[in-house]
Amino acid sequence: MAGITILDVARAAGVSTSTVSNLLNGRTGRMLPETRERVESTIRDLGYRPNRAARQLRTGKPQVIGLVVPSVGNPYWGALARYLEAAALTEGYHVLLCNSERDPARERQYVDELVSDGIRGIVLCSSLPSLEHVSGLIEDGLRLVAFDRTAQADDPVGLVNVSVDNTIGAELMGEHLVSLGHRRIAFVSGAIRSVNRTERFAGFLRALERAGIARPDVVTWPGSSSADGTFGDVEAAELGRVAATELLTGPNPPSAIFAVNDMTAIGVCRAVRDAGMEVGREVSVAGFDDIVLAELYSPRLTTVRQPMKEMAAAAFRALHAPADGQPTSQATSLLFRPELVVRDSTAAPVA
Amino acid sequence: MAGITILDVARAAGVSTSTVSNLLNGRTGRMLPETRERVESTIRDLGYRPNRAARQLRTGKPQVIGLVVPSVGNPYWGALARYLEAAALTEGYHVLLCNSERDPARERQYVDELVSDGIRGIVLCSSLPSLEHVSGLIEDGLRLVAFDRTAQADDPVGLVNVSVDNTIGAELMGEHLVSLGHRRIAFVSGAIRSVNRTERFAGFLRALERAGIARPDVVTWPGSSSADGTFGDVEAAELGRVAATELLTGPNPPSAIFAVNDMTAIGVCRAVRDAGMEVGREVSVAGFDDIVLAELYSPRLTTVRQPMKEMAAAAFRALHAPADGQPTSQATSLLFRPELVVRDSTAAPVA
DNA sequence: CGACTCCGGTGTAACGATGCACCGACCATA
DNA sequence: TATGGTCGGTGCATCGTTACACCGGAGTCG
Repeated sequence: MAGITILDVARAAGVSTSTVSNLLNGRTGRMLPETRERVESTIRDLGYRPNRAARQLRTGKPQVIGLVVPSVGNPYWGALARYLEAAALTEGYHVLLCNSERDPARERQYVDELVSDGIRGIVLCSSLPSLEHVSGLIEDGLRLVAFDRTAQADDPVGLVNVSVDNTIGAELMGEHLVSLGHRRIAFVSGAIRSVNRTERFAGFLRALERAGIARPDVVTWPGSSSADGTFGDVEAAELGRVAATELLTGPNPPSAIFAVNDMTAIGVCRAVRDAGMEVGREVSVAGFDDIVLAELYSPRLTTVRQPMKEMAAAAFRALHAPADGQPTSQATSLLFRPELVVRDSTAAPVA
Repeated sequence: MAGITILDVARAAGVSTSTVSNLLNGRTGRMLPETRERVESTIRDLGYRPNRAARQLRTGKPQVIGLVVPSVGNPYWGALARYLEAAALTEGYHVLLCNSERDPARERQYVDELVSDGIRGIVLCSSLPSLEHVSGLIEDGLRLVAFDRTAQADDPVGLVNVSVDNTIGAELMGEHLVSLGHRRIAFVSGAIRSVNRTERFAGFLRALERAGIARPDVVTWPGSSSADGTFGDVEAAELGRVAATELLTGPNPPSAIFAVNDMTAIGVCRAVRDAGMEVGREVSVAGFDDIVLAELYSPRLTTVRQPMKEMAAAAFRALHAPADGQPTSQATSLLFRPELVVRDSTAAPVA
């Protein structure tokens, strides 16, 4: 149960607490190698671990980063949380988990709370298009990474965005569908308002235009917003189901449907089956994200993979990087390369 | 960005820091109502928030609980994390997230680390059958909740277990399958070693015995253990797939398969389809847990629901409950009532 | 009237780690 | 021999909060 302090170590090693502190903080040049080794072995023998609270009180910088996600119940965010925690662990950092439930007020409150708890690094997965409300905090020294979002014109200076290249990812999927022989392809999404949806749609259009294909059917959905206590995943799936039903029963149905994310794609698959057709034969369905479910679903979902592990690691590095660069650097985007993952839900059109 | 301390409040309200501290800690009887109101409004006006680090340094008790799960990437644990965080929030507590990746050493190390960081409450989702290694910590005052696990004979005193009643849940499912008319039913699980698997199997057997049905086929699988970097979910699904394939291609195949959890059930569904049969017609498949996927899967999975939200809230209460009861109370189990959720993956046998 | 007991506070020593400001010893240089 | 510059440390004030110890005044009791 610990209780063993830096003073105990200092006494046992026959040095002052300052020397132990110096060693702990990398100022090893200030002592004889022999002293250093003696202190190090004392630390090991005693099983000493510095008290984080005391350290934070003194330095103002806790060894903790904040993660604000809509809901870790969603496997996409769950995966981020998992990898981010793993990355943080390598540097001795811990992750404080916050679920905003897609409530902007709650999201803001969490950020404020984390900041006033002294936390200096936050990964924010915001549902808000603008992040202006945090610019003050960033100016005051907060390191803020916006995840799953690319840079915008009005971004606060100092913000770092980490995201997959949505445009290219969607373009890859567009090309894939075209190359399979599909000519009539629909895009299903909630309201195309958020940054990444816009980009995915744009990339998709680009691929089709290059192939000389007419502007596709586009079905979007207002998306009954926000925190009603459900996962929001179910909502996304329901959106896909409703939209696809409409498309398939309408005139001139598409032979392929590209959903804005995997959850929506799963809803689309349901609708296809409900309409008496088989996914991957009569109708091709594609998603985006490559969440765990994509591989487990039946049929296995063709999708665009986000390199989550690398993205999470990069997000942590951006928070943790020493602040020795110019404090007000350019707002940056870290874009990651998406990867097309072809599975069983897409195939050449039958007719 | 805070920077405003209890001293600022004290000065502005014309009292001593002690009085402010007394107010903050509920010792309101020690002051005039008028004083109290003055201090309270000063706190509001200044937007004062107590510094957690300083408070922890003084009291030794941080406003943080630890959550150790195999991986939040798994939707089951993700849901727990989500609800636990919500419960903690209501009391101003934060949740520190730790992924053990099913590595016992890592699990132990996390617990030690959290404890030596001063954390006094941990929800542990252990893959270990015995929790003896934490009994020392519990004696030293750690409040430890074991989630998804029921009490064992050699449990440390003071441990609180929170779990669904696995036996009854499995019994409900057994009854359901029997009542549909199934007579030959298989149980698919990884090695029946962990507590909850044992219970689920026992409950299932009980239902069959009561119905006068012979001991069912049982397929278990050694389960290639531990942390190979994958989610472990995929592994569970793969287990289901392999096991079901073996069952269905063998002699005298079952008409229904009960999987130990939803992930495994999903693998079973895949195998059924691969064998050219339809889930919910030729073969019924049932799971356990009712993770998000269960509802989204196709066909929608019949399963046993765990009341996650209530269980998470109870886990938090067990951690947070004042220690005024006898410090060494009986080891307790909080068992929750499971609920049978009948969806599309089970039906009466065809023949 | 003296001794007690409340009441409504206040003063202040911790909690454990940090890092600036020192300091003595030794060496080199002029 | 004075001067200055490392080297290898140490002393101690400090971070913000808590809670124990105390205190003056008013009321009560015998």
